[in-house]
Amino acid sequence: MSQLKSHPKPTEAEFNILSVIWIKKKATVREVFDYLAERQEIGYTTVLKLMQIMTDKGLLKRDTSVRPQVYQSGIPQKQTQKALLGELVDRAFGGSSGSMVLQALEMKKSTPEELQEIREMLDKLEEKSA
Amino acid sequence: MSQLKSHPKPTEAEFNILSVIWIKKKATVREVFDYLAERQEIGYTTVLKLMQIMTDKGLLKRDTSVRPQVYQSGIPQKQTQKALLGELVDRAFGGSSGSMVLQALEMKKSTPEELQEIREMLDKLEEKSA
DNA sequence: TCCGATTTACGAAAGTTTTCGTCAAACTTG
DNA sequence: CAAGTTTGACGAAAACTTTCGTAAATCGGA
Repeated sequence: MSQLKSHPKPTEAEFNILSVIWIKKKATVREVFDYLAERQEIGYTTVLKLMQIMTDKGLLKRDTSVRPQVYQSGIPQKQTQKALLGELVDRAFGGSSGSMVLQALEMKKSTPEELQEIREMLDKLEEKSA
Repeated sequence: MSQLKSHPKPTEAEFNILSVIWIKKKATVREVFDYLAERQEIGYTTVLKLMQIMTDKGLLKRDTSVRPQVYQSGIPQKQTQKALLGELVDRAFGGSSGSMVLQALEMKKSTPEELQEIREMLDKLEEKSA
């Protein structure tokens, strides 16, 4: 039933569900369905089935002691972010995270607080290489 | 034969090939195959078939006037970078490009030149919001 | 406790992606 | 130009992802 080995990469549809779970922290199938159904054509049992599969794979965890069952992420968001980001940098940006960052910055606006944080991160990085 | 509409998102395997093409600018099937075969199990005809499919989709362009045929990218790398990055930000980082940038910076080292560029980009961004 | 509504399990169909065998075409070398 | 090698086209099998119908289990209210 439940798979223990290190988690496989989520597929497209699985990733959609995962992102909802990350936003909501915990959710029932219906909650995930309602969220997704607003932006795409999808059936309730489809979401359910996907979430069951994901539970088997370890991508989600589920509390069966309550009705309806409540799901949450089975993998740390940070770890997934790292993996996916690393992959994207390697394949779409030829391994240059700097050029990716530039692209990201000019693409979407960040909050002033985030910009400040980024500055601090830059300081730290330049210290090290100095 | 060749599809004209705006290009579909490349699949996993297609993306692998595209990333080789981006690195090499131009390549024959054999060159792409040699590159990929070093890091994954894959057959020559598999690569060939994928590249033919990608050509149909418009993801690659091919020069049939020479032997062996030479392929190059059919889509601007920048446009693809944007699309994939935007998607990743939305789904894995809840839309916060700032937090993604932070993650990227602490993950892989950038060159001092890139760090400087990033600083300049930050300056420009803060000017605007000031 | 019974009924209707919601949730869950199961299994399989439909759709896509990926892989590969086979053969034909083009090229190379002697 | 003939034999052998590399490349390209084609079709279909295999693997995987996504969707959904159906029926069983659970819940909540009359």
